[in-house]
Amino acid sequence: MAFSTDPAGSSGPESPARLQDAEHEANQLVQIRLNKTAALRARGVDPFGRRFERTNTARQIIQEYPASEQEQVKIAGRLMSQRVHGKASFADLRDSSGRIQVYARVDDLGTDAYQDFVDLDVGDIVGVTGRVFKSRRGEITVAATEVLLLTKSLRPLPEKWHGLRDVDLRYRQRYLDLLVNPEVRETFEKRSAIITAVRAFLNQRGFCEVETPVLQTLAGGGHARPFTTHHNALDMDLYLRIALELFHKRLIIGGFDKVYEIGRVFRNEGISTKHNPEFTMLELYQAFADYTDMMELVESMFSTVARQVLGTMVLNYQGKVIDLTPPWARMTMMEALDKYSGLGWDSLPDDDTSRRVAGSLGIDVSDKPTAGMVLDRIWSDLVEPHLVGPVFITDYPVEISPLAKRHDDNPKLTYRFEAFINGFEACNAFSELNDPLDQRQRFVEQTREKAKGNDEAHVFDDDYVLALEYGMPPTGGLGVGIDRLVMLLTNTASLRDVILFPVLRPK
RNA sequence: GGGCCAUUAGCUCAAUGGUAGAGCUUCCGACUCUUAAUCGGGAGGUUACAGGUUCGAGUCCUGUAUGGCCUACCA
Repeated sequence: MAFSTDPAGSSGPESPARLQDAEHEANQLVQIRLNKTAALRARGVDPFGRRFERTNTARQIIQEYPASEQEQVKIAGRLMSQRVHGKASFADLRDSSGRIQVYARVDDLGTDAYQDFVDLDVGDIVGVTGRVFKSRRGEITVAATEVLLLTKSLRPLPEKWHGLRDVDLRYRQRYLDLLVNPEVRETFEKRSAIITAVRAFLNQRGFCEVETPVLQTLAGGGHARPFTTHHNALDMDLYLRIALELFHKRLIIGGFDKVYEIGRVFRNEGISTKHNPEFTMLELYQAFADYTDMMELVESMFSTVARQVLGTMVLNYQGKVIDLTPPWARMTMMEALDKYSGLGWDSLPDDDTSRRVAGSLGIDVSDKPTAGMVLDRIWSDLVEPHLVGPVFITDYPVEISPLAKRHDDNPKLTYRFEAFINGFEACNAFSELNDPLDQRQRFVEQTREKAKGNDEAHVFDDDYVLALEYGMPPTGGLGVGIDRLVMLLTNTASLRDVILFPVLRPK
């Protein structure tokens, strides 16, 4: 094997002595590789090489066969396994496109280069020059004429056919998870494709992608506890955003017709298979539209993205078949409540009555002081589990929708909907409240809620009301949890399967 | 926050309260078409951590750490 020469000689920054510190010293497997690395340096070979110009990826070569037969190729990737047969060897090379077999013979490489090839370790990153052929067993293979070590790997990879199972290690060392569990890579490639498809869909509809502040003096636009941080120069506390909403509507006031943002939001709450403290939210706002336009947009966007990424609008999610083909079913919140719990709007007129009614249904509401919170509990216990196929639930009560426009026919309700898929909320949308007087009053009510013990009630945002006073056109707005959309489209049960580096306690 | 479970070699996993084992990896040797290559021979352990019970603890008890599942929270 021809190695690139090391211009720095053997006095590189990571001399064996330095790497032997700490727990390196204890591990025999690492020590052997450190010794090999030192031996390479002693021969003037750089174990951490330079750029390598590839002509093909593994997948290209295999897809183009038999046209690629006998073709000279240069490929690069990580050595994933080695089968040494005396004076001839096979190895598997993995690059981002897939896996391809490499064949090395002493006759082709010469004695020294062949020995260097045999001395490689699983995990090493190499560049291979060779000729494409099909082995006797029928596998498309590159017969190496030159092998260049590009990066020496000092640690053994996880076991080759069980992969990495320990979930703790999978999240803490996601790079290993990605290397040895191919389906994990596929999930994250799909995530990227989904987000690309969402952007393309919105751009095509004339939406303008915007960026709004992550650091905010008030964490508004949602019901959640924020993370707090501090700005030193201004000597003031700032909050990480919990939603995108209020800044987007300021943009609509400023004359934008259609805006969207796909951004990280932060909520200082529990961690579970459906919750991560930071997650990705899509929000969009469209002037001169209302929530019915948002319904059409959601149906169209979800089904289009599914068709583009998966090739079908019919999903199989955790054993359930879910058909995203528009139009989706529609039901008011009261219709759904009546259908699945037998309760009507009149059953929950005030805080005390609501708590009594819930108690009689056997639902624990000891920590639910208000009628709105009781309704939510009944809703998630009795109704949500039934909402499997995509369904728009409309007309939410005004108390729990402080930024949504009031219903013309019933001032207790709003022009709001959530889409439910497989029992959980896939999006939240409404005709935006653009009456600054009503908005001010809603904030006042939220402040009262807060006083009653709901520490996730909205904060009063005077500056936002000021903006509304200049006039916001009638507007439809929508929020979508991107991570949950990805879960749905990749058939994964845990949010941690769609977030590359989920929050973990330090070990 | 509560309950249950898990933690043993680099990785995947075994081990009635009685000498800590296997496969993969790794090392040495053989082998010029293998693909979980094969064959022979080695090395590799503070059984997560700290205590306790016991003649004797990977195993039983207590606590701690990390993770998983359920539950709660997240309207």
